[in-house]
Amino acid sequence: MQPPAPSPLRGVPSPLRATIADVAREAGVHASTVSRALNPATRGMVTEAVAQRVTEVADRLGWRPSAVAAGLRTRKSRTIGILVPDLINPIFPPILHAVETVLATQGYVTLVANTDNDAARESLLIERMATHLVDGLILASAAAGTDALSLCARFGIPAVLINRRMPEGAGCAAVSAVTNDDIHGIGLAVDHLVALGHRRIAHLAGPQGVSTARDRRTGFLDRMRHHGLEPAEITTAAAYTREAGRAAMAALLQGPAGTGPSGNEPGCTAVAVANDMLCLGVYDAMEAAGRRVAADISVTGFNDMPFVDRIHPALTTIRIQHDAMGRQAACILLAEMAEPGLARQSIRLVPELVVRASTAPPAKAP
Amino acid sequence: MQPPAPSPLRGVPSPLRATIADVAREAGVHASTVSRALNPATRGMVTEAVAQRVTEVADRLGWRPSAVAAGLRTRKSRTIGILVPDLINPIFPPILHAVETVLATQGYVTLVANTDNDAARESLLIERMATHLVDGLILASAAAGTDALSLCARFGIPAVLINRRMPEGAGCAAVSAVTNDDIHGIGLAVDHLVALGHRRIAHLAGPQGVSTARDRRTGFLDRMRHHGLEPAEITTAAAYTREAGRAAMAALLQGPAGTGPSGNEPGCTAVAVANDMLCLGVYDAMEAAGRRVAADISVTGFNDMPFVDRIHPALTTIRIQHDAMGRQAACILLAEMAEPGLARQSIRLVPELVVRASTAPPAKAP
DNA sequence: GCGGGCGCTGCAATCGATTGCAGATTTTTC
DNA sequence: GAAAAATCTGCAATCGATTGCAGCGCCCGC
Repeated sequence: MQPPAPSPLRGVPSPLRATIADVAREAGVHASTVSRALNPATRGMVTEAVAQRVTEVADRLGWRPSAVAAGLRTRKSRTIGILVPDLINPIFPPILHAVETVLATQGYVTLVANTDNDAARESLLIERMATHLVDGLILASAAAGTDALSLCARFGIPAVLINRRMPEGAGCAAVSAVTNDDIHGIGLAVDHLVALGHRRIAHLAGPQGVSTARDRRTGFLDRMRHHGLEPAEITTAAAYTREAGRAAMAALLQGPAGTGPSGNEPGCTAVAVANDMLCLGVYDAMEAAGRRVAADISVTGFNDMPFVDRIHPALTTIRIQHDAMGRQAACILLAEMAEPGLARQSIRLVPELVVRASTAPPAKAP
Repeated sequence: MQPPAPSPLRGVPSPLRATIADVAREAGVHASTVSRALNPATRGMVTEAVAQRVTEVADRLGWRPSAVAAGLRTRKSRTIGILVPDLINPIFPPILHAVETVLATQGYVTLVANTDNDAARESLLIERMATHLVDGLILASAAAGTDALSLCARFGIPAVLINRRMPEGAGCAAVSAVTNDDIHGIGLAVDHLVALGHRRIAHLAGPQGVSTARDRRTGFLDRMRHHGLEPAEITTAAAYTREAGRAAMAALLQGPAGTGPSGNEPGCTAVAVANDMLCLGVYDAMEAAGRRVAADISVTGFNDMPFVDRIHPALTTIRIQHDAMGRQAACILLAEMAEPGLARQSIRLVPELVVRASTAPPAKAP
């Protein structure tokens, strides 16, 4: 006669969850056998009958693996970190969603954090994530002059950049990136404005620390030159935020003294803006100055973020492939984690022009 | 003579990072002493001189704590899980941001995941988070009939609901919640419409599985009754999405046969919508049907999500306290984690009406 | 009938930090 | 000056799972 088997939850107190040792005892095998039976990858190493029994007992006891314990031994946490500069910008959620979806199918969970465009905070977050032994990192936040990549290298964490790339030949370790062809994209906007008849076109650039802003600026200049036009003006917003857009546009509307035909008119009939978020501020500034979008000054955005089709007037912008961007980045990361030696790759997605109501032929000069 | 001290990184290979044992050896003390010296909470237990030396060596060797190893021993991961139904809905990022900010000051990192409004996915995510030993959970996703709370209870994970609450007396374990006063909020919308002169007011309700949708529906009915009015019509959207809003509004515009004055007119001059996201669809449907927002039918939203001030016409809506909501939830969670016996609390934040351009007096009957 | 081989299972070490307990040292107290 | 108390530090166990190695049994072939 044996004493009655311990109750499944063995006295509710501390070990709220059954461990592999509990299962082993109950099933009459060694813990290592339980481990092998319960891990799909090693299940083939034990007899099917044993595996069955172990599985059955594990279920009955409500056993759940401890990712922490396993991670300690294997040095893998099955966790991926994702850093975004600003979750409030609606282009990120769709990208995140795609990343998450791909990673979830492989059993990874994601640690998402906002850097708030703050390099120090970014470093801190990477440190914390390293502490948590993330298996990989997706960086949508890396700006120039950031330690992000060197930290990753130091901790040996594979990383993939998204919607950002490092300056060419910046001497930093090569890293894969998934970006848009921003140069081409802003070119589409310029072409569209020129086709409408605009000649005096300004550019409202983004913060020059990030590659998207630099590329769009460069692309703008290139394409203007291609059309044989001089840029009417270039202002730079301090950040990719609505408020920075408002401030920059307000400055642009006043115009450098004497540039405009009548002296204090803005020197342009259209402005190609570096990003949709900035456009919201542009609209704000124009409203405040009593200028009409499209009728007085045409505006183009960049990103086609959700909801800009419903702002008034609906924004003409450059659509990027949010979803593909997230998916690709996740896939590349998975590949590089599986095979660390893999050659780095840089994918550039092609954007397209979406014409809505914020652009129109220039108003006739009086 | 001693052999040369091992180089700081001791042969680059596997132990990319120094461990506490490395520091101990280098500093000539025991690992437990290192642990105490490096942990702010126990630093007082060792001599200041020793603590200094240990800290110095740890720095030199580039030691980083392993949250995984510590977590295994302490059963705390310093990680908090956050579940949202749909990150694409712009009300969530600000809430998340607030939560993250509060938790970050306490050294927690956040594991964010989308449930996509799918109960099965939600359960899976909670299981995975339990596996990762999250210390607490913030649920912005819990709908009725979900296992979320029982799972949390089973795993012993403290949880706080946000923007959702459980049906009263549903027999489920008590849990703290931070919500809006939705009943009051929708009442503000009704009051506003009535004050403008509307009498035939419809309600476009949200999916009745979630408490916000139920409360707003109830609040609408109550307030209408208060004014002595019959609800013109109530349609229910299948989800809090733009598309569901479009479909529901399209149905409402056709109206039940013969309800409208001319037989197929919508039976209302205004519609109080359960949520801003739905309003985007409402606008879409009205545009498709050739009806003007405000001029033909007034529309009110709920949430004051970012950017609805720029849609056309700018949406009159009910502003909720995104930021306070996130902060409060985080604080409550921290408190309950520190002291599990703490009484559960339910905080109800008060919303306010923001009048913009989507509401106007009813058009005069011809 | 015996050695080789193979398949399965158990043993024990390990991942890195934490912590109760005990021994060693110093300080306090009478 | 001795006993008691306080203060540090080291020892060793522990958290829960993984895994290299060894051993055991069984089957097969010669």
